[in-house]
Amino acid sequence: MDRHRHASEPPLPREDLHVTVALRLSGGDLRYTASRRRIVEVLAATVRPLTIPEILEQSDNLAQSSVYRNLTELITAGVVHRIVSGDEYSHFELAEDLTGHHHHLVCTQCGRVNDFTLSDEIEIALEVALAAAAVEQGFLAEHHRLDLTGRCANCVS
Amino acid sequence: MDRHRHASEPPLPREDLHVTVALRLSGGDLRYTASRRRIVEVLAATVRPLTIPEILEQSDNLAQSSVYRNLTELITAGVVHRIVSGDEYSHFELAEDLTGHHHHLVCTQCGRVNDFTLSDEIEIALEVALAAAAVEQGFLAEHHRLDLTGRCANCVS
DNA sequence: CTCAGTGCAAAGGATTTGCATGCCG
DNA sequence: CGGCATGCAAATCCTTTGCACTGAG
Repeated sequence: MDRHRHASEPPLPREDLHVTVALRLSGGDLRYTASRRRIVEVLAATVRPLTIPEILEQSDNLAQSSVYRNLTELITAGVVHRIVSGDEYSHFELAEDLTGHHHHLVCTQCGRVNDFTLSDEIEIALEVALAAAAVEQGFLAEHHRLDLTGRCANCVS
Repeated sequence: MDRHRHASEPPLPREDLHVTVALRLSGGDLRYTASRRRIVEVLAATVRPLTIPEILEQSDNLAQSSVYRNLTELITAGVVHRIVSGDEYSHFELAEDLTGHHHHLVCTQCGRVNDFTLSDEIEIALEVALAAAAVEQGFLAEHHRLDLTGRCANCVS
């Protein structure tokens, strides 16, 4: 529960983003190749977590396996976060400390995932309560994830 | 966000459980067979969500495909809830209105899932905040899910 | 008799992996 | 040159499905 940035904090400026990513990758003997840069740019340019097919659409000439592999590396390096919400494709987004802390609206009908934020008061109260619950069970908390499931504006029609 | 039971509410007594399950199944022309009863009893007897292999271990002579199929029916009938947390097996538990509202500690190392609850004050503040966020995006909220990811007492060792 | 439920085996589908090649440092 | 990165195809593995059979009403 460190590295958390709150809703009111601004996201990292674009130019700094690539420097940060490069740094985190180099820490694990990984290169910031054109493919990886492309994936990071696609993720940085969207307002919602994307699936592999969506990422592939916007990354010409990238093999599916390379995208999977690169996302795995980026996740290990702490740059990308994976969201699994059901049977369909996983969704991927930049790590919260790069974009700001937020939560997800998961549509149970079309699978789409959108972001939303809560006020700092609620977030802080929540963190306190969660920390207490974790300690009580000897659990070493890393992240919390708070999602709302239901139907998105499109699917409610 | 109806049918929610708060942490302080007691779970449904065992005898009522089966009546409730039978009722919900019959609403969809489904029978409360011995296999389904067995699955419900296994889920009712544990304090944490179980995977298919775990359920199979405790349900002699049940075919894997039957357990998958029955869980699907039970989910449709609103009796069971499915938790997908990663690449491994999904975890299954009784629906919250049968057991009480709670959250999950998900171990990123061994995949195990444990339950925990928050105080009613936090829960209510959260529901209010979430409802506001949902309305703002035209999202029709059904459930919220609040998980803590990290490493469980066993894996911290 | 009818039709839901079951077991077994095969199919499905997102994700991973093996291997040969390409390319940055 | 050495080793990471890539593309292609094949393999994995959880989950679903087809099909024939059983059993409750």
